[in-house]
Amino acid sequence: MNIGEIAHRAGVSRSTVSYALSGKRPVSAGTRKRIQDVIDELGYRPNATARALKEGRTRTIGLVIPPAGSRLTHMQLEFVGSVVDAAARVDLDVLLSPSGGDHDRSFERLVSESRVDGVILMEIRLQDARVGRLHRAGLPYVGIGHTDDDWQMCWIDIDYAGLIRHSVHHLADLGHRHVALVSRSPELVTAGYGPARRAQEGFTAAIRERGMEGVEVMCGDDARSGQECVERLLRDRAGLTGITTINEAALPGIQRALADAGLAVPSDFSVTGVAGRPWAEDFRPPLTAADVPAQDMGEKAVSLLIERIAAPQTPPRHILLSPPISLRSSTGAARADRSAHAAAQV
Amino acid sequence: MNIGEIAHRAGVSRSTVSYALSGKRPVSAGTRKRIQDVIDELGYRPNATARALKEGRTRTIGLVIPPAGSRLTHMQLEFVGSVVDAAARVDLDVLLSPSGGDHDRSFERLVSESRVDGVILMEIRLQDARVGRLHRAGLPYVGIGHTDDDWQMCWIDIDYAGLIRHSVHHLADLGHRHVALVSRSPELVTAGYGPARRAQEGFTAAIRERGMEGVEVMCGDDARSGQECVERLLRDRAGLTGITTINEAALPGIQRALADAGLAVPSDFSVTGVAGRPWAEDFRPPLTAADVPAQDMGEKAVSLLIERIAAPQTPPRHILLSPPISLRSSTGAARADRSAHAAAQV
DNA sequence: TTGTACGCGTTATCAA
DNA sequence: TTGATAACGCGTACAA
Repeated sequence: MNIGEIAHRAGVSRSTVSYALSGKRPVSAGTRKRIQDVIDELGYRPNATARALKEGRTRTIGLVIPPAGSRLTHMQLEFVGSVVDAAARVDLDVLLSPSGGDHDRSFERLVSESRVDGVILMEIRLQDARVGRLHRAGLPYVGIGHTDDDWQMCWIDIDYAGLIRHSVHHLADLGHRHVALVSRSPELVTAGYGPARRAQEGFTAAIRERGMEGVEVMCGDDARSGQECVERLLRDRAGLTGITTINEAALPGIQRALADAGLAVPSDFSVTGVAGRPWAEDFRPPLTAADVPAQDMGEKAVSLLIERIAAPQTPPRHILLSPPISLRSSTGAARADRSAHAAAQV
Repeated sequence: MNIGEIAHRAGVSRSTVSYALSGKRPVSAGTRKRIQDVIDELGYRPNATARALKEGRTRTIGLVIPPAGSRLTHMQLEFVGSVVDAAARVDLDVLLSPSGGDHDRSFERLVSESRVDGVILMEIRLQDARVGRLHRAGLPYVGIGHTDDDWQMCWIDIDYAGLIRHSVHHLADLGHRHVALVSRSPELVTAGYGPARRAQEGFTAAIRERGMEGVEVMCGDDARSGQECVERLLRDRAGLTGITTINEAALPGIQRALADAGLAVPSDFSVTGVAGRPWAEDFRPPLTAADVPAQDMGEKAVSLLIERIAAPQTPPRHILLSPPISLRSSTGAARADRSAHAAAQV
């Protein structure tokens, strides 16, 4: 079913059908009705491919996600969902590309075959070849996270440094003197994953500012790793009384390790950090944390990208989100004798 | 950058460039090299849109996911990931459409504008208008789950009825006489969500076969709902000693409710069901459950769809997966005096 | 072995 | 108010 067929049946030319649909030039009421009747009867819809070829745009955006091999965190998934929803709201389709590296075939298709009008790039690393690739291709893009150097690029990120710094200050105010930062997986951290690095910066800054003792550990993005990680921390660090983390997927494990050690939160031990709201609320007791606004980020990323597609030459905008820290119940005054108490439990 | 530009710079005709790329007719070594050099220099890749228009196929498949408003379960997300990965492996792109209903604009675009060569439809309900829509559009599709009248369509599903029936028999063998089925959310169940309905069938069948007492409850797809749901069950059903569930997202809540009630698993209370492996393994103690092979399903769905696209007229195939039940540690002999024991704890 | 010419479905432009 | 025609970029039958 194509526009020629419609034109034929309505007894008009193809251009008239096209104009009746687009309204870009007046069509007499009678003609329009005849055309509309045929269209309704046959259920005609213009072919997206032909239209894309003619218009030079696909009405599709690309979303580059980490390959599924490394399981996505809840927050990332929520982000994907919100991007797809936000795009659907403005009649844009979303093409998914699972690619971490630069030489990924699916990524290459995206950038060099004009399959999409723009790209949202997730999980950007501090040095990220994909950014250069997109830049050279002249394809509009928006990064979730940002590279080290680039003020050239348009991005949206969370102020992990500020939030973690803030959370450590919060612990310090409660009398904690020895705290740990539970970061993301070794793979990500060594790959130069921005949030991990910036969380680190914020952590060391706060530790220095308050003259505290601090330890940073990397931790896989899953409950098991979280558990092992905290077990190790508790064993090695007798004076430790608090944890701040950006690893939401590890939270259930952190919880279990503390419970197994007989430590009550927050009376014996405090936990805080940056996490998606569902994770924070599922913690027991509910986690005092900065709620990652994944929904919001998805929407903002889409509108930023649309802006960029419309005006590729305008100076890039950056959005650094600093969500408020929701004071729930997982932090409390430090307990000097954490280890003694725990030992007594056993 | 188009094929004409390449041809021009290489001093040949456009068709020669095209043939040099496709290999569909011999091109002399010298010419080929000249062409290749230009292509390499300019980084040329054929425009996907033009190619799609000419070839009549887009090399893209559509994946219809539930709208993000209702958060996706872990298993669904794993499925999305595996579909995208499997598709990428055979150089297919995946277009995401978040749509539950029939009149969704994004869904309509997918089926009526020829944006995709085929569709994978997630979370099918027993009566699902989308299936009819796809059928009428003549677009190849594969369902994850199946409708009531399922002969016409191609689908992959998990044998929830059989697995739940099996799990109840397992509990019966351990001496349980009074068990509950924790199903999915009221919304899904009333919408006629297949897995929920079939789990119900399997449950009632087994209950009848073993002359047990059984209760079915619907439960939201999140930890909180799971907790409330089990709290209610424990309060209302003094004799209850076991739960089987298809609601993996509720597992953490089930766990907490049991812990709060002072019930140890499996000595005081047994839990089993169907769940994604990560959920089962994160349960404490690890859950005896049928491991939903989400990865496998994604791959199978993609290859089934490819098959269908290649030969749309062949009789539809159905794949009913019945993953083995992994015996872990969450089920044990029934304890006659569950309520007495729990009371003693308090 | 290479070049010419056409068509895919739509829309802008020009002509009537 | 409408119709005819060209063009988007590619693939391929056909001619040379």
